[in-house]
Amino acid sequence: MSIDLKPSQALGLWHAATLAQLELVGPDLTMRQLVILLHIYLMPPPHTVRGLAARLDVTKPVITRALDTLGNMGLVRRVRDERDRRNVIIKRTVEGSLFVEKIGDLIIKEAAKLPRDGVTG
Amino acid sequence: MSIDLKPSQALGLWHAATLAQLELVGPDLTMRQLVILLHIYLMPPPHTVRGLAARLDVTKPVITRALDTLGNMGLVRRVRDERDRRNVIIKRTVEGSLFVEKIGDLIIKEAAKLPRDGVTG
DNA sequence: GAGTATAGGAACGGAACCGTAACGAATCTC
DNA sequence: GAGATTCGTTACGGTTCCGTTCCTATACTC
Repeated sequence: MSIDLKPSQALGLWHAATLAQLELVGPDLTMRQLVILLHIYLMPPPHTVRGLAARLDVTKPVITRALDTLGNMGLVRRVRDERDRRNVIIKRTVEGSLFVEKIGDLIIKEAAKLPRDGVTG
Repeated sequence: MSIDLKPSQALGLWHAATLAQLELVGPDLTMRQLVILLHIYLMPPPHTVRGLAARLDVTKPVITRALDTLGNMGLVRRVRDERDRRNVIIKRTVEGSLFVEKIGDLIIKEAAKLPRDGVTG
């Protein structure tokens, strides 16, 4: 059917994975920035500032600033849309892919560590 | 044996749950604050500032400030330890319990929504 | 009981984020 | 092609967080 978690598992996973993630990325990545990063890497392109802002229900400057930060970290890349030069297309980078992959591994590892009580998948 | 997630599932869950959580709590809760909150509610008491700081590998002022914020939200409560009055014991609150429970529900809901491809639990 | 050690918090300067508003550049409209 | 619209960005004032340092209160040591 689907992944059926018990409350203790869900919260335990969340706690462990968030903690591990903090150690990985440091406190310098906001939850919003993280969501934006994941969105860019998990959802089908193309991604624009306006689209991200609408999808994540935040204002455009929030996206712009997040892209500044993520861009400085080398995790995303901005490219001007040549078909409509008002737009900016946000592209993925190799470094960003590796980073997101690392986060995934981290969650998987924490999930594997969970006590199996209550697994009813 | 344990909860075995595929990368796409792990990241998808993370993305969706973080997004849902942002909508629930607003941007006013740092990842650190969230980890501290979860730690208080998931780990066996008693919790002290020093203990939390050591466990989460941050400085004491970080904990103090987080407790200020969480306390103002009514999610935790400080009580002076009467046996060693230098210590502060961090106690849970009804409001905090409900809040953490809500986060758990949210993660469970997002997990249930995941495509089941790759479940090998 | 004087001196040391420990726990938690306050103060400080610096950095980042937030929301609102205003801006320049590019495109659309008629 | 003049005017309105859209896109992303910058600017601004305010708030919050951060790390370091210092401080007070309490407890331990001899």
